[in-house]
Amino acid sequence: MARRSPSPPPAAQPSTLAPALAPYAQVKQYLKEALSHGEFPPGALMPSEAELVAQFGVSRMTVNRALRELQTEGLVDRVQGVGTFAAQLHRVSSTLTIRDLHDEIASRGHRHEARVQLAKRERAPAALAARLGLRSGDAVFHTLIVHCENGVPIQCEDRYVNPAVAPDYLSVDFTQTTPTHYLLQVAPVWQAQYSIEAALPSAEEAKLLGISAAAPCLVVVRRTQQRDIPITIARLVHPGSLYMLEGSFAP
Amino acid sequence: MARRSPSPPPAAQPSTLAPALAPYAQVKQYLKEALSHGEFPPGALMPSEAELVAQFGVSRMTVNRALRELQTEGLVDRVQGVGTFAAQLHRVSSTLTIRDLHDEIASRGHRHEARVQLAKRERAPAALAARLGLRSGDAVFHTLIVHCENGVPIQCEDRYVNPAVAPDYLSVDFTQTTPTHYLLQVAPVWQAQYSIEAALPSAEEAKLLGISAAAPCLVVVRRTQQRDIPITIARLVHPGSLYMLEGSFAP
DNA sequence: GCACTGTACTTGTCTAGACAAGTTGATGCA
DNA sequence: TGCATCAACTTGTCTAGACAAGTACAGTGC
Repeated sequence: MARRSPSPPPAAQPSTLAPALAPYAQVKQYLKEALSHGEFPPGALMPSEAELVAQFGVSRMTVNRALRELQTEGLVDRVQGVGTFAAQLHRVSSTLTIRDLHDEIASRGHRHEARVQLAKRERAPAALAARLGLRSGDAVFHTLIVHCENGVPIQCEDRYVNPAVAPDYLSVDFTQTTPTHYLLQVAPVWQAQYSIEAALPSAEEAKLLGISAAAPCLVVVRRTQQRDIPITIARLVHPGSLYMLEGSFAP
Repeated sequence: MARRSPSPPPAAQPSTLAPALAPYAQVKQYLKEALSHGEFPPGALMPSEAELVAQFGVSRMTVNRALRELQTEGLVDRVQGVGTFAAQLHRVSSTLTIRDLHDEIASRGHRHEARVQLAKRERAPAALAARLGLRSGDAVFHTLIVHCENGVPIQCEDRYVNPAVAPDYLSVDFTQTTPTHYLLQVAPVWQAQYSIEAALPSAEEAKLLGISAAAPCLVVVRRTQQRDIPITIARLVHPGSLYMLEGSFAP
């Protein structure tokens, strides 16, 4: 098959200054740059492994690794028996990282303070029990903690915990550790679901956060599971004027 | 070095029912399950490549691929000269996918309708010009579109576009294509930044969305670039009661 | 005690070849 | 024309060995 040769074979010129990128990384970089220059529009057929082997003078495994990694990064689509194609998407969807609040505050060099408003054992109403994999009326742990950054309330954390997973949850000093950190120690999280929406705070939340009941808030509801066992459900309410999620995306 | 042997060597038993997972995938699955069972607590030293080679009777490249993929998935940390360790994190941060609105509505099987409120050429004030890499007073394209799902306003999209990147932007029929889709065609996006916050809508936005000016909204501001050239800045306002971002995470 | 060695281990990467499996298009046959 | 077959291509994966580079530790000499 006569394919195009998109550019002259890149002369391997390992500069003494640069630390000499590994061959597979060179192939990867070359293709990434070609893609970002629009050399391969979305859907276009890209060079085959054999062609890249000839171009770069490396073995097929090396080229294969470069292409495989580009595929997991979502930059190309590969079809066995057909070829490698420039990906369509990799921009329609991008990703956002949700970090632990304590780390986030610490990374800004600010002071984190937790005010424990409530920490007790309760009986789960039916709706909650179902979401935690329990029966109605079973015991659950309930904490309500206000997190402050440099003394300013920034998050109201209303959390229910499955006692089966973390029986000592209530004896933890949450002014020293965040519930998230503690739970991660006792139960490795292997699944998480969350939703993010804008809503008004409840009267209690408004009071705890020291904001007006009409102030819009960013509400994150996160549910985590350890294999199939629900661990915890948390409702995190942030004053909209003080908190925003940020993210970036680059291939 | 005498390391532990965490469990008896897994007997390779390719069931005739299952499509016989590839060897590298078997190693990967075995380690994943061991991790999820807490066999290797965070920070624990995991079996070396040589040990896994002996356990599974495969070549080192095969084991290496399994471990390398687990590393890119964030499940293990590898240190040259030292070993492979169960990762600490893989739960503190997780990712959220932001999808194109049209696709999202279509995937729900609903009808998407776009109402173009404004589409014209303007002069960029200084602040906007700076963010689009232009000079103050340069021309920018400005569109204001209300997106409806089954006739209900769900997003108010206020967008500025760099004319250098998409000179024909204003001649596009946005009742047929979304600006996002069009821009992706003319300019592959290679970087994006966004922020998500809760805020009140402006008076105009409230009117366009048919909501009260006191209703909390989820506001996404997204800026995209093509290599170093800014392409567009969009402010997407969603009624908090009608729109939420959702995501899940599993290793 | 202290600094320097060497050795044994680890991961990081590459090679040259092999076979499997999927797709595509041309060829030949009914 | 319609269909089966085959060759040529693609990616998917594995092997057995090799060398490099980083780390840890025991031993040596001062």
